[in-house]
Amino acid sequence: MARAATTSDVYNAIAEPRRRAILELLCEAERAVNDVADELDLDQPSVSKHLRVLREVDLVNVRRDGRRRLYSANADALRPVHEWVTMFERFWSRQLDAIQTRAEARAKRRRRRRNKERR
Amino acid sequence: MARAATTSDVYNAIAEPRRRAILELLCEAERAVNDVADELDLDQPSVSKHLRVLREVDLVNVRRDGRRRLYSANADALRPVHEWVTMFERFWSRQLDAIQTRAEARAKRRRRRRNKERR
DNA sequence: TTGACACATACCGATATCGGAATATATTAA
DNA sequence: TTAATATATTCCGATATCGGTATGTGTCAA
Repeated sequence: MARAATTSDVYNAIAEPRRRAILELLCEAERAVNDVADELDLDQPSVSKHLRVLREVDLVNVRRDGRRRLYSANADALRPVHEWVTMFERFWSRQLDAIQTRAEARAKRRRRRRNKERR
Repeated sequence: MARAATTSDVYNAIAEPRRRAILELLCEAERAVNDVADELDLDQPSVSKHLRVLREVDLVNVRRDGRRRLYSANADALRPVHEWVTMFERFWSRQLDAIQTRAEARAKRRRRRRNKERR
């Protein structure tokens, strides 16, 4: 056996940087193949092939519009990856941690709110 | 050019399911190579090779202990992946969403707290 | 109907993978 | 020193990738 197919898994599909770039683009708004190619400076066959991989793992949806095909991101398919990576959150080093920072921001907001209510 | 090296990226490194399994194991506690092999039912050379990939992308640390080598996970290296995937959180469908649920739990706690303060 | 446009697919070459088996290296124990 | 243990590395074959180029398919417009 060789390396797993890129289409075997969301993990394998997003291992390719251009496919990640395509996904970032497509979650803003749906786009035609050539628009993606132009915006990312790739050639059309390459984009078509990457989109095929993304479609096979359900990371994008397609819709026909005349002679064009409009692709959009299906962010839901990334949730398993998010969940897997999140398992490790509690093992991250705490200093200058984004979570920590966000938690502090929340606490600050809470304090402010309480002070306001007290006055 | 062919597919990117597995060692070129954390994304490529974690695309392989056995490497993810190894990481899950190593974040609990450091382990020797053969222990990993036993627990995951893999053979030793395979584990050594996977660990080499994980080490090259800084996902694990090694420590010598006599004739053994104790590997441990470096969860921090997963943070870029977490951040990238989290970008898509706001595009997830909202119904039965874990985030939603957690947000609601937070809101409930806040309400309870406020009520307590009011009494 | 023909031509232009948008996109998908097929083919090629170079490359890196992964599993498996064999072997090399390093450390401890006898 | 020698044997045993723990781990790393090397070699092999089969396979799938990715970029590039060429070509196929389908749709609209004149």
